[in-house]
Amino acid sequence: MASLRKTDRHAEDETLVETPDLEEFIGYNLKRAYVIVQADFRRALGEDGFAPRVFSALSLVVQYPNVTQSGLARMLGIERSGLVAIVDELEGRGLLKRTNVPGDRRVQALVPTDKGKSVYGEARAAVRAHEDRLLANLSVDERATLMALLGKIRAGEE
Amino acid sequence: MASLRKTDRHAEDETLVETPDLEEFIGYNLKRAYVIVQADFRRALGEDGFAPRVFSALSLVVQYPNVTQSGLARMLGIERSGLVAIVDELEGRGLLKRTNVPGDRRVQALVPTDKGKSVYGEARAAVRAHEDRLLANLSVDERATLMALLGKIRAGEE
DNA sequence: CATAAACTGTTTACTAGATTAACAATATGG
DNA sequence: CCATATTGTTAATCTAGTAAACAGTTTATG
Repeated sequence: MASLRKTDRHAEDETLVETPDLEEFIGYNLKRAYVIVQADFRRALGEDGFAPRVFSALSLVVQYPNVTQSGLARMLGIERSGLVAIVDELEGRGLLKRTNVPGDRRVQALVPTDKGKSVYGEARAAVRAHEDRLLANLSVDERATLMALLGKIRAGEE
Repeated sequence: MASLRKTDRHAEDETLVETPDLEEFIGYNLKRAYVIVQADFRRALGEDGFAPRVFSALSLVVQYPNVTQSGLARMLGIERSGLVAIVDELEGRGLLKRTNVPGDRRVQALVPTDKGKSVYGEARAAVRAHEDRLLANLSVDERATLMALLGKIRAGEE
């Protein structure tokens, strides 16, 4: 941790507090953990790899072909205006196509290309490798428990 | 969840995937959970309440009086340039003071004012109430387990 | 049928959070 | 003393995200 390599001339006070308030809060711990995971994700996927949200979008398009942008935004929990740039990037890379739907001329269904499917497969493997490496000190059970508890938080949303 | 109240004319595909890849990833679940908790934090603390990061900074200043800005930035895991605005806000609200340190004219130690200490006490109570309400469907044990698992992720950082 | 309401994708403007690089002032270690 | 490092700060930049408006289209209702 970064705070150990310092001169610590002001360490007098820092020993007075046994365990700081902040550590009691789920929100704080959640954020700190998320920052670490997200930074490692980007490191692992490299300079011109996917940003987390772009990876997520591609994942859903591959698994739900013909999803609309509105539907995808809903699944991702973001505004559809924010999704436009993500879909632009994926389409620009040739990983999906906007196609028009016979019955409804408003929507454009998102369809993964063959390249999109294979690139997604590789990216998914890279993400799995990143998480396996980063979370090596968690057992399989612990990972499952963590997932379940995070799911409980997510389930509380209306 | 938001996707249920829709017309669902495109639901054909959505039933094909048992459990989407994304749900397997810690990073994705972490992010979704964090967004929920953070949004509720802001809702709970109100329009002119603290942003999460400002609350965190105040918490540490109250518990580690005379901490320097560099030290505080290190504890929060952010750059010291990014801390300036946070300290400006807290000082502007009269919750802390920048004071100069006898031995070192570069640093300015951060000292909470009396108002800062009492306001922090109230804010902490509000944050605790927000988490207790939001996480009501987690038992005390589950909260402790979640905290421990998040701690394990944080511990893996170098 | 006509018309009001709602939905889709999009652009634009804006905000928050954060990083990097530079800087002057100051301190520390050969 | 001189090189190196640290502190707080500003300025420029980047990313992620929201909100509001819009034209085109569809659906619902009187």
